[in-house]
Amino acid sequence: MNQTLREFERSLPMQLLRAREAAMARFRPMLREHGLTEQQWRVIRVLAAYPTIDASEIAARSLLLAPSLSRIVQFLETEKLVRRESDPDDQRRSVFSLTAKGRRVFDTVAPDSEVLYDAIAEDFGAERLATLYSLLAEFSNALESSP
Amino acid sequence: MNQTLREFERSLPMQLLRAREAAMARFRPMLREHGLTEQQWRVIRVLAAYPTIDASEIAARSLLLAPSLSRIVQFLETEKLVRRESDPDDQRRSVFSLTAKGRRVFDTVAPDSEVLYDAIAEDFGAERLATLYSLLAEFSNALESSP
DNA sequence: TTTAAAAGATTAACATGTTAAGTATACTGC
DNA sequence: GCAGTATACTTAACATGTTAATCTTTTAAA
Repeated sequence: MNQTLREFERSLPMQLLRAREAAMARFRPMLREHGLTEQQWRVIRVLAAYPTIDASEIAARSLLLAPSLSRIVQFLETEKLVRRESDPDDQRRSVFSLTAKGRRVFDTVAPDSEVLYDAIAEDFGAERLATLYSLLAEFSNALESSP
Repeated sequence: MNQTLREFERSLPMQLLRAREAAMARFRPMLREHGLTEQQWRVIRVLAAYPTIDASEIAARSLLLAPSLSRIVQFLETEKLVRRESDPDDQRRSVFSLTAKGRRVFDTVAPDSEVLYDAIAEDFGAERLATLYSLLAEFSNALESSP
């Protein structure tokens, strides 16, 4: 193994990917049992936090690009988990909200999610987890503010 | 905004995603100018570090699942950046290597990649970057060792 | 040594990621 | 009040992510 690869495997984007994969590997099987993808669950979590919210806001908060979000909300509408209404003040926008069924899904999945998150905190240490979280936030802020 | 969402936006998987996106947003335009996707470039970087390497090793080192890797190497073969040979000791395996053209692509793109990586180190601080890198590695190790 | 199980890779099917293009509505300046 | 531009999606096209199924080759076991 030469220096080139050592550099590569030490690259931060690769470590970020590896860390995220290590975490998500625990969540995906649980979500799958509930019939949800990771991204669908991200959208549901955002919707659960707002009475109504428009597509741009959902996209920003769930870290999804507009085209992906567009497909996902269409799917969630067909599953009757999400309701779409047009914004009377701006005909370009739709505003979305969870249906009662969508709320029940959230209430069902959220506790399972909490359990897994707590297990991660235990395996890695709650304090180090908080440190890592802070460093990541600072990293994102630093890079986003100097494009 | 209620407590639910605050919890969500503070979740580590979301911060990992945000951080990775902040980093990759700088690399993707450069790679696109070279006609490469992020994943194709990951494969080329791994191949550049080995005279020959089999598919499982490439997948593990580039953090790609086997089906994705399978498609990517097929594409790289049609572009004549990668050469495939069968492993005489195990007919199930193929071993791969960069062609001269593939090596030239690597030699062309690698310096551009270095420049962007150095800029990130400057924007965030080389020391904090090293700290973040170490924490991420420990995090991944902790989670991967206790499934 | 024949057969069952395991391993390596590929294919299939569908969801998402990414960029570009398209559509409708809103805004802005003149 | 109207042409021009910007905004908020949506669609299109292709690459990748994810799980399951398949196919071939090896390995293990009887």
